[in-house]
Amino acid sequence: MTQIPLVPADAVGTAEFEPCSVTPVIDMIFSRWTTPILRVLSAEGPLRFSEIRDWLGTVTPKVLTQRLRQLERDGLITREEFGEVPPRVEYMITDLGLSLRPAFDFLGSWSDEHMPQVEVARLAYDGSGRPRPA
Amino acid sequence: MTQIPLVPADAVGTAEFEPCSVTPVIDMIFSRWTTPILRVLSAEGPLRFSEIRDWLGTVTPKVLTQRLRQLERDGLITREEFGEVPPRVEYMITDLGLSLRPAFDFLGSWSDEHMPQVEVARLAYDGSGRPRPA
DNA sequence: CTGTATCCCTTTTGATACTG
DNA sequence: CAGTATCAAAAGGGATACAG
Repeated sequence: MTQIPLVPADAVGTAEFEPCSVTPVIDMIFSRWTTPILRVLSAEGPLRFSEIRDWLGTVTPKVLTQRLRQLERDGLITREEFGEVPPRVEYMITDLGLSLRPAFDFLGSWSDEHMPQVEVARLAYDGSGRPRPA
Repeated sequence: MTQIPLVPADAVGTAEFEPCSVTPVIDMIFSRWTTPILRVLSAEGPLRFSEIRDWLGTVTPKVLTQRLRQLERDGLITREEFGEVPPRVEYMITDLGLSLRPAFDFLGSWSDEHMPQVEVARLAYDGSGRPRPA
C-alpha cells in the first residue's frame, strides 16, 4: 500500500495536523438533499421551487425550504422572486456553488468505480463473524 | 440516508440524468467523525484505538467504535488485533480508503479558498431581513 | 405556486459507568 | 488498553394541514 503523508515527515505527530479542517464544509454541503439540489441546479439551470421538488421526488416542502434557505445564506445559490400571480420564484446556482462541482464529480466517479468493491467488503465482513456496527 | 433519485418520477428512462450515485458514498464517508478518522489514518499510518481517540479529541469510545466498525465493514480501514496483554489493536487505512483522499484534499483546499466567502455571504444574508433557516 | 406551522417519530450523538 | 452497556438528550426529518 502506498502511504501518502499529509504533512512533512518531521511534522508527523507534532500537532500540526488538523483532522477537522474539512468539517465545516462537510456540514454545509453534505446534509440531506443539499447535494442533489446543487447538482440539479448545476445541470438544469435556474429552476422553480416546484421543479426542484419534482426532481428530488420525495422531499417535503418544509425540508426543501430549509435546505434552499441554507444554501442561499451560504451564497451557493440565489433566489429570485418575480412579482407575478401566481407567484414565481427561481433558484440558481452561483459561481461559488459551481466551484464545488469537482467534488461532486469526483464522488460520482468514485462511486461508479469503487462502490462494487465496498459491497464486496460488506458481504465479506457480514460473513466473517465480526460484530455488526450499531 | 437512502438513495435519492435525480430523475423526475414521470421521466424515468427518458431523462439524461442518472440516479444520484453520490448519495451512498456521502452516507458512507461523511457521517460524523468518519472523515477525520480516514484523514488521520491516511496521514499518520496505523494507529491504536486510543491514539485515534486522542487525535480526535472529544469523541466518546462508543461512537468511535461504531465508526471504526462501519469503516472496517466498508473496506476503508483494517483492524489488526495483536494477542498481547495489555491488548493492542491497530487500525490502518486500506488502498480503497486511500483512494478517497483526493476528495478530502479538494474539500480542504476549497475550505481554505472559499469559506471566507461563505462567511461574507452569511453576514450579508443575516443583515438582509431574509428569514433565518430553521 | 410557494411556501408556513404543527406535531411527532426516528436516528444520531453524547455521558457515564463498567468489563475482559 | 480496548472496548460494552445503558440511559438520556438532541437533532434531523417526515406527514399533514393550511396560508398568502
